Amino acid sequence: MKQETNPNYHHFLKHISLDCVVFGFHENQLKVLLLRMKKNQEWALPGGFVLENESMEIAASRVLKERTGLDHIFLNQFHVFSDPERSNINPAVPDFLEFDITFQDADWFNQRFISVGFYALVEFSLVQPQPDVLSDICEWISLSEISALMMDHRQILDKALETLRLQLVFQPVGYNLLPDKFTMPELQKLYETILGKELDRRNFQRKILAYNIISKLDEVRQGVPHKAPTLYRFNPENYQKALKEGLGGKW
Amino acid sequence: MKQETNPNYHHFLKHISLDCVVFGFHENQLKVLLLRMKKNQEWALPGGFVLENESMEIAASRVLKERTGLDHIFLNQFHVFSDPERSNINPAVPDFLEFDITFQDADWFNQRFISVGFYALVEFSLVQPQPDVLSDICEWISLSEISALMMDHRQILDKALETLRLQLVFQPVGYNLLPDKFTMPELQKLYETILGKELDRRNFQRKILAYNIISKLDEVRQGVPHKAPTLYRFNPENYQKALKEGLGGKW
DNA sequence: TAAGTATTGTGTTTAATTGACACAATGATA
DNA sequence: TATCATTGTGTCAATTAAACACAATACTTA
Repeated sequence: MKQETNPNYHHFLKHISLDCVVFGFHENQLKVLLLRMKKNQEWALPGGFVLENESMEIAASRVLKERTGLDHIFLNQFHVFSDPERSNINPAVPDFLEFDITFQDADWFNQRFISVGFYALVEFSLVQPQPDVLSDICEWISLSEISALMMDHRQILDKALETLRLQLVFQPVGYNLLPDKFTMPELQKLYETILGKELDRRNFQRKILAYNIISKLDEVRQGVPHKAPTLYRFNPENYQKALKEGLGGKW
Repeated sequence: MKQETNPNYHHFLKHISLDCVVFGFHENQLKVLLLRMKKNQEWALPGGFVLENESMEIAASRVLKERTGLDHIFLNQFHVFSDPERSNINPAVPDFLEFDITFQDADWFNQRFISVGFYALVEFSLVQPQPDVLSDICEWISLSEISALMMDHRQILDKALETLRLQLVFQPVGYNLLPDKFTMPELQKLYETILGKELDRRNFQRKILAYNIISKLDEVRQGVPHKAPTLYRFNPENYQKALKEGLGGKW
């Protein structure tokens, strides 16, 4: 039965969708969770719709729970994408009938959607990528290896990255992207990757330590070439405080 | 005929609305454009709905054109308000039948709306406030004099102000809020009002001038008590450049 | 097993920015 | 003509950021 594999779209609010840019960090690379669509092999951001009694935030959490298996993901809305032509930006018009989608579902997908963009920061290793009904693959792709995306999803991704860069200036980042214990070079690489530029190792360390959001541990990373770097851990109280109050914003 | 005074709501996208926080600056006070609803005398932000072939931004411009008479207003979306209970936050349930709204229109207003918040910065003296069909008054209210607002509009206003404060740190503000020519104390007062704190006159001047976004004129303000202050004007090229590239954001 | 090497840990020195403050110049008012 | 609030133009000290140097560590390899 189709009804068991596909959602009942008439429970969702019309015209409204959401798309998520899920960032992870692995092997010194910033990665994004993408789906490959069955229809035309195009890559797309994970997205979804809003139930009648859900907020956008709850809807986004639900979608991400389905795609990653994770609860309580760090999530921020960053922009609304509402160009009436946004679904026509990349030419391929989906022919949903080729797959297990009913005629009525095709009507649902052919309406105009105003999409709220969310970005999420997650710990790479905790995610178990799951495709949705429209996709055959769900996996992490390195930022540098992403080429074309479905519809306006490339714009959505670029805007998410831009937002993340601005956030970095006055909010701490990393608690949600790194494992519990991490080294200073790893944290620095994360910052460099998000900002897209190199930072001075010694000045970086001084600045990060001054924020008081991480604590040095009595442990070093084992089994690495050359000198073993010390492990650090985020200080949850100070991190949360910094999230709320910001980091040095002037004026 | 009702059809001539009221919009045809079935041309709008369901479930989607927008609300605008219009900021103006007058007599050294930050002001917000508000409407008083006919129904219950509650004050509300100017808002509206989205036509089938409009982007959110175009819809917001259209709404603001109707409320202010102005085109090309500086507009930024800042947040989506989607709590399913947002229309029930202030108790008063509107009884639209008392006014010139048809039964069908009441259905329209009773649906759940997800609202995109925009803030606008406009030059106070250019605005000609116009009420809409649901309101009897449209006027500027000083930020300090605003008490309760309809539904979740107070939250929307607070979030807009918070966003504006953050913007101020890495983007210039003022071009859209001040008249063509202005004095340094006027610009400073604007910054102080937005930030909600006092700034040192001399340090403020040094910092603003360093941004190279304003030019000193060979003119002073006439007819003021005490020493006449020099007039300045924004430098459009450098201002636009600063808007795009940001002001000192560190890292 | 000892020298080589890449990487980490911990600085210093210099320049730029910010914060706190002082005083003369102006021009209406008394 | 003296007064006074306000503007214009600084200075100085403290803080912050940028550039740079060198020793310590631990794996590599000869």
